[in-house]
Amino acid sequence: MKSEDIAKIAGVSRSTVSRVINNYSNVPEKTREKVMRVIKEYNYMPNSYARTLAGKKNNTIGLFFIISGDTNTDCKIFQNDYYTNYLDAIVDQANGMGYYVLVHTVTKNDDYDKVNQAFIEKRIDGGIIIGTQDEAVETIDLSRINSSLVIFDLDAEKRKYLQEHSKSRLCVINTLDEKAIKTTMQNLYDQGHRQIGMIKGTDYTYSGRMRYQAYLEMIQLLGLEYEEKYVIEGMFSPKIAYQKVNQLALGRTLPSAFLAGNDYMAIAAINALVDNGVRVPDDVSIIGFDNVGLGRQITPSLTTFNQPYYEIGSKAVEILDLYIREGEAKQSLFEYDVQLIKRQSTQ
Amino acid sequence: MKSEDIAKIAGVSRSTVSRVINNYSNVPEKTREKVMRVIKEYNYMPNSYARTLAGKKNNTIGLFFIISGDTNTDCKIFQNDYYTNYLDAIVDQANGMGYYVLVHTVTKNDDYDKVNQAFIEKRIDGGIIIGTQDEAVETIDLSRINSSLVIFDLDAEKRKYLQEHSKSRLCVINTLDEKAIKTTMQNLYDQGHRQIGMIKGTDYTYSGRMRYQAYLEMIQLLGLEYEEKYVIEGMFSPKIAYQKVNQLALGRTLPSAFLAGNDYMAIAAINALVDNGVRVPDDVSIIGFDNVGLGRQITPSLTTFNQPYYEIGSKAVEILDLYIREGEAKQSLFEYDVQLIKRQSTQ
DNA sequence: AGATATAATAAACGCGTGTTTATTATACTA
DNA sequence: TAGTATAATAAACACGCGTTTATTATATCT
Repeated sequence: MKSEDIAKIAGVSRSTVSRVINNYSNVPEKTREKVMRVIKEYNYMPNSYARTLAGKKNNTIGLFFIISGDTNTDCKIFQNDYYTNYLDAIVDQANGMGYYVLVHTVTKNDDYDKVNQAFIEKRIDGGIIIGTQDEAVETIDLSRINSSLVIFDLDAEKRKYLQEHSKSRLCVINTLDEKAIKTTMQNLYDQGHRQIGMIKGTDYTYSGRMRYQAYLEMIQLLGLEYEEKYVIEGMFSPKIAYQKVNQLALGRTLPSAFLAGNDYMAIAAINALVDNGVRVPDDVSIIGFDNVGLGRQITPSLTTFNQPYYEIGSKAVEILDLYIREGEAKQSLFEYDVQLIKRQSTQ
Repeated sequence: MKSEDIAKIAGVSRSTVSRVINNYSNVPEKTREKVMRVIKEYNYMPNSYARTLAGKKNNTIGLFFIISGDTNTDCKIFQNDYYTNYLDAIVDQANGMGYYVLVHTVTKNDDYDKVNQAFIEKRIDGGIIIGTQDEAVETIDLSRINSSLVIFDLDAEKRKYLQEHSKSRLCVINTLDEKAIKTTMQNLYDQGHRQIGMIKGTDYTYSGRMRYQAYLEMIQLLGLEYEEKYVIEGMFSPKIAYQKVNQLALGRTLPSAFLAGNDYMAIAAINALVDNGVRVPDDVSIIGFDNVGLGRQITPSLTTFNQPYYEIGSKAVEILDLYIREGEAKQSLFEYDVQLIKRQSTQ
């Protein structure tokens, strides 16, 4: 069933049908009703492909999850609440606004080309990139893409670079982790903590860098001594975090508190400590990041920072929608506060 | 950049470019190389929309998650491991085979039309339906769709109906829950359990019905008495399950074991029991279904049935791929065993 | 070398729709 | 009522590609 059939049945020309569908003004109410009735009766839907080819948007956005090879060897990306929280929010909002959502995972270096491909071959109206890594910015060839893009977690330098070197409408959404970490470390200090360690994420994500940077700065600001052995390269990998914290715990020299780059590493750390007879939080306090569901369920439950997932996710879609419909970027940077959720892993 | 540009640069006609791209035989190696070089140099990709309009497949499959209104009031579908396990497997496999994945959630009754829409408007090559509810089969208008479809969890009657009334190539994948439940109840019986309760899922999903049916049959077969108060209508909702188990626990009359329609209800039941001072598994054993990640982390950890998620998920994509490429259905029903994972919530 | 078979390529059409331009029907003015 | 302005609709072209058919260049045979 195509528009020509509808036209024939309704006794009008194809272009009249098209004008009805696209809500043109110059078609009298009577004709419009007649055509609509036939469309309804035959359940006609315009072919999205012909439509797009003829210059219309295709109401499809791409959702790209970038995953560091370190954190994930078994392709179980969506077992990570960080990603699924955003997935929930974005799919919900996008579907609600009439967008199709094309989900892609980027696990290998080769996969980056899939992002380009989706834009060029699939002509998606816009894209959202989650879990941004530095190499992504270099590998995804934005110069070829003329579209709309929302990128999570990108530092100022890269953001500027992209905005200058890309034809796309570009928006970055960041969380203000730095502020949160600094406040929290001040609190820890006030409570008497003098040896605060950090279980780091990777250096090639803005989140990883920023969270560590904030930690470093605060160590200095508080006049604490930087202890290399208390800075653990967890690489966002719970497995690695467990091993290294376990190793440290065997040596019996531990800080009185650990900040972690994300919750899964924090949970691994708790496990490693408990397995070594260290009490949490009595001996060591642990603070995670991201507020994954598991942190609420374990014992002791995990103190962590919550991101406003739904707010950010739906905002991303709204921005994209604006870019797509209006064609112009109003604001290119949004920042959201994260919120400390106090639970049992800290006193 | 379109194929005409490539043709001009390479000094050939557009149809020659097309033949190179689509691997036609009647083009000499020299010409092919020349054209390929230009394509590579300019990073040309054919417009998928024009391609599809001209009759080609579009390498896109739809992934539809149907969620009962009862289980999920806050649209956090992807916090449920059952869904994300399949999501992981399917996205991984599909991307690996060169398919785009269109993710849709069906939470309201209205949403069913999105499934039709994706097939008709978006011309997706095939679809996978997860979390099938009875009404889905009636609401999704398969008679209008001529495509390829893999449906999870559908009873024989509905399967036959669909296969007879649909032009689509259709495949159903089921798990053999019945067998697993019966074996397990036999084991419980052998261990001395005489009062076995069930926390039911909804009646309008095959999984829900089948699991309950198996329970009923086994109660009879073992010569046990059917106790209505031990059959709890949990509706796949942890919240409801908690409330009802809590209520029952207050009355101090409990079975010695509970089967649950899924893990989240089982976990809720454990919480309700523990909150009432009932010991798990000493006083009451609990067995869940689906092997979600959380069940491994809680105390006591949850005995449950694991589904071969990755195997099933990738199988679904492979079947779809076969349907799409070959156009013919070889086998229309696949069944997979589920496996009991014994943990602490049973003795 | 001329005729014919065949390999290589180009031109033409169709896919279903949006949109621009051309045509026809209606209303209005003088 | 003839003439013009305007509202309503139809015809034509474009979108970028696959494919079928027509054309040209090359090779083979007698």
